[in-house]
Amino acid sequence: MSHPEVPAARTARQRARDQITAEIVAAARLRLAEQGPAELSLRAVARDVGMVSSAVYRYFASRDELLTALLVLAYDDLGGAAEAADASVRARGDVAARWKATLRAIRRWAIAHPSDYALLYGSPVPGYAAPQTTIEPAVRVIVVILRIVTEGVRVGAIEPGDAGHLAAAPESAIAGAIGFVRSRELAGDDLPAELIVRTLMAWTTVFGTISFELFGHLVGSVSDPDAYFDLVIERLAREIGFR
Amino acid sequence: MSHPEVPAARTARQRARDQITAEIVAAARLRLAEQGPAELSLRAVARDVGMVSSAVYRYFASRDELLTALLVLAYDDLGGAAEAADASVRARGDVAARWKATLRAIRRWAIAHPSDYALLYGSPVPGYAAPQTTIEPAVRVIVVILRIVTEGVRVGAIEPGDAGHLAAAPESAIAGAIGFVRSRELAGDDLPAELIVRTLMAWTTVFGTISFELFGHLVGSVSDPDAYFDLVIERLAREIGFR
DNA sequence: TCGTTGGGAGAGCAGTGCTCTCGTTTGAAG
DNA sequence: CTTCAAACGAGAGCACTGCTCTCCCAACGA
Repeated sequence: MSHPEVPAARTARQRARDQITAEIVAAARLRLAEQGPAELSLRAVARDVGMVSSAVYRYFASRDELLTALLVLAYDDLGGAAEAADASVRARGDVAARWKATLRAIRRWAIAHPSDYALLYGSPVPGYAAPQTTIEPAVRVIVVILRIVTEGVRVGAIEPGDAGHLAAAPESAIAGAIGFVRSRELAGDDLPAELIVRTLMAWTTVFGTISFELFGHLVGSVSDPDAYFDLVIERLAREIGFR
Repeated sequence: MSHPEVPAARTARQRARDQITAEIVAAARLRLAEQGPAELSLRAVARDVGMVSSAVYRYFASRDELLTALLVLAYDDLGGAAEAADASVRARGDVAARWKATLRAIRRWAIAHPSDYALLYGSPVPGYAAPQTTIEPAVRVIVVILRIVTEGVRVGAIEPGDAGHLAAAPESAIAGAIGFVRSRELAGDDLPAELIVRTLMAWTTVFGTISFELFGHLVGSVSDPDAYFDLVIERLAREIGFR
């Protein structure tokens, strides 16, 4: 009966370590919510969890590593919010509604978590390169958007060919600018290059609009940010080819 | 003959003060070029100009005030670059060429001065509100863009009405989202609201594209950033109505 | 039971923004 | 020309930061 029995999973020490790691991350997340990424102090979060600063270094090799953990968490949170918004209206079968709901959810998340948004999409800390492990959660949100467009084409909600006066560029011209490997991998083979470009541009515009709003570059020019954002995503939908 | 004589302008002390102020700003600018705004250390720039840190406080009340000075300088630099690019092709009378040259110059400036760009358009420092004196140099670049569009309408290079399938939205809908006072003030009365929105969106997309490129969010998706940027501004021109 | 390992605590280093005091220099008014 | 206040540079000091190193104890495996 001395079977070690895997069920207890990892050893007690390991479990304690995981729990304390989670505590530190949670405390850091709290601090990040009311300060900026640059102001996040490892010593302060150490105090919050009742440890001395040097003890935290048993769990995170540096402040940047702690920031990376928060980065992944934030990407996942945003990706989850986008996916949830998409899923909530998917049943209605209205692809345009999915487009609007998802983009609105992204903006809502950004407004609700400005520090996290700045961490993800603001100026990067010089000398800090996000490790490979962050790119997978990072692409979740754009994948949601690409999937909606792909679905739109599939069910005929998007007319890729005649989206207005914008003649579809020849594949060769686009191939010169877009990295097909990655794009295909994310978007799937059934999305024409033309639509990949349009979606990428639309996502860029959405990001720019949210950033301008959050970083205060629209004050004075835009009186009603909600209405303006709706106006923007409506136009983006038309430019992509939503009918 | 004891006329104080204004020509010597300010007193010697004042002139020395101005010169030292300029020295400090120049040193800070140098440091900012190879570090980020968050890393800019007032003590370090004090050492660079051969002063002790407390002496710098005679010239700038805080580190943020020094950053504000750099902010204004950077805005002016960018605005000047945009105006110069516009002026360099204005003689040709080709409004579309002015559009492309100006936006390309903006991107070139951003790539050449990434830290300045991050200072202007990256995540703002929490708790730091840019004072009123910064908004005037800040609008220079968008004014250049708006002026090109206005010119385009005037000479008939832009067809505002039928810019593709995008039916011009009713003024009322746009008026709900855009702050007309400021927009009119910047754009002039002769630019229809529809075009103001399109230009604002285009500028947002340009900003988003440059930010994505500079902040590393396009790696993997875009293989040739130069070609991609050209592709983007070409499409934006068409969406605005350039023929 | 013994020896290894993990992890907490503390001191310490080098750096930061910012304040205060203390002389000295400067410039203008009497 | 003298006087006196304002301007200014230097230094010490405070509270804070990220990070390292050492010490020491508790938990764990053999």
